[in-house]
Amino acid sequence: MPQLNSGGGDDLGANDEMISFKDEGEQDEKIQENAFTEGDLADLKSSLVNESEINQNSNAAVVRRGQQDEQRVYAEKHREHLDEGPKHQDGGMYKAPSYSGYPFLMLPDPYLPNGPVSPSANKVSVVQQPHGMHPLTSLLPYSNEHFNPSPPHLPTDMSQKPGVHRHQSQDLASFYPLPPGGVGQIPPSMSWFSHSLMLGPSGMHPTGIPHPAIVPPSGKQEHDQFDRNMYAKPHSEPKREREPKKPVIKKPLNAFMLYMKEMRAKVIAECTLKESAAINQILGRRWHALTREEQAKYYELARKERQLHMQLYPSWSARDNYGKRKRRKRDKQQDSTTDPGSPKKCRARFGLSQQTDWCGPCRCVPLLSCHASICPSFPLSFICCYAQLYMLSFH
DNA sequence: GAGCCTTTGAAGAGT
DNA sequence: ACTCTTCAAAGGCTC
Repeated sequence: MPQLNSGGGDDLGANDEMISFKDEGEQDEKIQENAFTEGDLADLKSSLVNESEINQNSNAAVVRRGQQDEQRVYAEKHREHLDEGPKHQDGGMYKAPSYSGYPFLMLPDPYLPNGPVSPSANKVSVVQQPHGMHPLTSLLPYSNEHFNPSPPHLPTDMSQKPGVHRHQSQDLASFYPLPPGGVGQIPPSMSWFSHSLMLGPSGMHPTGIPHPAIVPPSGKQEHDQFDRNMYAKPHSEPKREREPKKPVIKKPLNAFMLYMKEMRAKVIAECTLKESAAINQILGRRWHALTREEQAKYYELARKERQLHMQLYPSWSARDNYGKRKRRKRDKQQDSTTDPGSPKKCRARFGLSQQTDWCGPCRCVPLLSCHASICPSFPLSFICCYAQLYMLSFH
């Protein structure tokens, strides 16, 4: 965890965020990751695509081997770049995130020493209004269209559209007045952050805009419908008169989720990938490639999210959403013959200390003894559960 | 149409 | 105290 200034005794920051920065090996990995160029991204993309093709016709073991291969390619790329020296382009991908699509970060941030995190922090861009959404919806921080920074070359980027301007903080305050008694005491330091999230008692903001963390019970599609209904033509009224279901309050996003939300569009644009699983793999690696300072911004943002969430829904618990999904996966995982196990299980299985550090790719191999994706002794690394699986499958 | 995949992190539950 | 499980987002894909 980046040594965040927990400032003023705020104990909401999670201590285990430290894990991300615990070992020097990871720092090395960061350095390597920073050398990950756009060309490599293409390679990774290619390997990921191949992997997904493999997935269609293969069992889990083959898939895992594919992953190992992909990781090996990735590691080799790292080496190549280390040899080539610090060219590092990637179109500035690893520069500090611009947050250009995250409205409340466009405001001066009292928590961050650098103030507005984006050079264009006060250049308020304009947003596309998909699905006939109300323009005010663009001010909601959770709206993807606004969170995700559309790369300038993308035709969907409406930020160049002349004549329309997003309101800044003061205006936000007027758009999202604090409902009397609806929210607990929000510290002044959070007020800049909170305007767009203020809600009425029904989970709806007084403006009629739903809080992004609140969705109708049945999920995404219905959420879309929810949005559409919000600004639908009058003839759709009868359908809306159905008895309103209790809205679901979603979990606040963690640091990585916030990072993903911001960077997803960028990765999609660069890679022409659409599959979220592959994109998330890339984003996971980029996340590790971020510097402490870069990650700290997201940890801080997530901390504020949690804090605000707690203020808004003091009685909410993560448990409230347990069991909302049916877990086919859970049944699968009960098959221990194919489950390589979590790193924690591996530690226990091999009698390793809890302080043992693990490589990113397979999450099973102690960094000091073997790096599964690059270790020349692989697949002789019996300590790696995935390697074990590999051995069991092919030997 | 529900669930899976895939990632990291937070938090509740279980041991 | 420690480990395990679930859920947050995303969209193509599978069943």
